[in-house]
Amino acid sequence: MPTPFYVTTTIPYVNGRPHLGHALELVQADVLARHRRQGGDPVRFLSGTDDNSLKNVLAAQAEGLPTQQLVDRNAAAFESLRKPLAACFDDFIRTSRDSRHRPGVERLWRACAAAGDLYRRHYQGLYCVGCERFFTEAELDAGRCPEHGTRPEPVAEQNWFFRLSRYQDQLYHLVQSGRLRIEPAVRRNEVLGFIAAGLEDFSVSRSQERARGWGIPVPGDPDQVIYVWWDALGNYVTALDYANRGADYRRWWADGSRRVHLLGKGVLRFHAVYWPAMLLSAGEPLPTDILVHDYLTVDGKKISKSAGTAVDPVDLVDRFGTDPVRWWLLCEVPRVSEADFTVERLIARTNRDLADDLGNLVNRVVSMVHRYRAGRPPDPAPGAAAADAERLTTACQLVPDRVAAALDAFDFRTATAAVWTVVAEANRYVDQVRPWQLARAEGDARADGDARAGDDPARSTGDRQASAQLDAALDVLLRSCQTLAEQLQPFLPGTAARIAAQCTPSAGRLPSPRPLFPKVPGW
RNA sequence: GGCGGUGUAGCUCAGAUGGCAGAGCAAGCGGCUCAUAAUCGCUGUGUCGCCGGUUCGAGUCCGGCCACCGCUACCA
Repeated sequence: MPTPFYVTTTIPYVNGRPHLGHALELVQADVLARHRRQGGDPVRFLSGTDDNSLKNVLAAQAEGLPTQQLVDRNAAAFESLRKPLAACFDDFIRTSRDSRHRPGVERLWRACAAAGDLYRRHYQGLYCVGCERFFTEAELDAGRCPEHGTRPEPVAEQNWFFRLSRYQDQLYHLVQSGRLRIEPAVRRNEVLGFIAAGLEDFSVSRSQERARGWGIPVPGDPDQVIYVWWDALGNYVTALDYANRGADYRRWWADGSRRVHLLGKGVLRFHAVYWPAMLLSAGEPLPTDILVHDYLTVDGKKISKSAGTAVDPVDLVDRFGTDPVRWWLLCEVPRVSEADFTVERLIARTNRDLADDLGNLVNRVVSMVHRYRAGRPPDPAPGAAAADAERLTTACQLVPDRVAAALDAFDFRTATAAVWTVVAEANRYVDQVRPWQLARAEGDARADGDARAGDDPARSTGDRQASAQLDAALDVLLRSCQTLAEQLQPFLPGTAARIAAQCTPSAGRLPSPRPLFPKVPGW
């Protein structure tokens, strides 16, 4: 039975250009989307940008640009990741530009207000203008901002607060019971710990002044701007026309069966606590799955634009190709704990896996079909099992389930490794059956047979046997490559298509073998 | 400080319910020649962070210690 599958990435704030970390999340979501789609489920994949963040305003100021202009420029860079990463998102929402967004956020606000969960409260704290944030006494260094060394000024204002405390027990049980699933378990435990420590109401608006006039005004209170997190989290439903509770909203959210959010560990609390509470308040269904990834480091250092350690994914793709970058992100990033990216590792991974193992496998199989069968895929007699092919055929049979199980556990590494069992078994199988020897036996016998016109029944029996064995072996190998094309589709869509093309005869013959991946020269 | 996690072969990491230490990569040796100098096989004397305990038996359970990391309320 098809289950509507809705998957989202977070919407990054666009104060700069996208880096490899953004690519990771996009690619992970993309794999889940493609996998579900391949399984026949209806899929909706959403990405987007958070335009309303104060950081964007500050970045624009720093560049001397109008905020909207900077936001437009940077958001375009994020949206254009689609092609280089082969990310198949169906929709891309921009919180400052999308006409569906603001009315949806307002509706969400009003729904929570109607539930009695929004109230005004006087708030005061020590605010650092440089950081654009409040500090507690404990966080300060001798009363000074640790970042700027300045004394934060006391700011007092009337803000809107959300009654988060009211949902503490409900949230705890939802997470504990798994009805709100959080993967991996470490993150789930963190959330439980956080909730159990006690939830306090949090501020969901700020003054126009502090927001620099950027963002969505509070309905009915134009002096206040909706807290950017409220605004940003709303994107997951506003993009579905929650404003009108339209058809998309009903299909993918209200009546959908899987609502999956991907996010980095840094924003877990907002997604696993605030967001579900907002939805509970508004009387809407919660997400079903919250899948949390860790961060990447580059050359052993945190990704940081200011430190110049941000890697531009588009650059990487230009140099090495879409699928090598995807492959690295998928099979070298563990579920828990950070992964360190280096160009050397990308190259090593590409050469070893994609060129040597996979590319060469397809190449040698297609080449053999050409060399021994003039490019015509053999059509072995039914029931003529290929000798010693059991391990390979078993591997082929098991992959789909293994991939599905791994992806369900949000474990891309195990999923890619599962696919690779076929590659390994196929390469092993070639060496085991030695098609070149079968071809020689066949050729010798045939030559003899031609000369003697079948005088020797024993030789012609050998001929037929070698011939049938070769047919069967090539057939098994070709089918294995086709299995690979199918199973790799969610991970390496471009490569999968090229493998399929290499293994699909036209006018009865396979196309000439062409290497899938050039080997990247090391340095 | 509190809660949680990690520490296993040169590197990256697997190792439900305790039962003779594993995989991949790298390295060395050997084989094959269909293939992108690719591929296949063989080769690991590792204090399983340290110290103690439970057990016939512990990487696996318990206690303590060390190191690193995550979370600890508005850092989009």
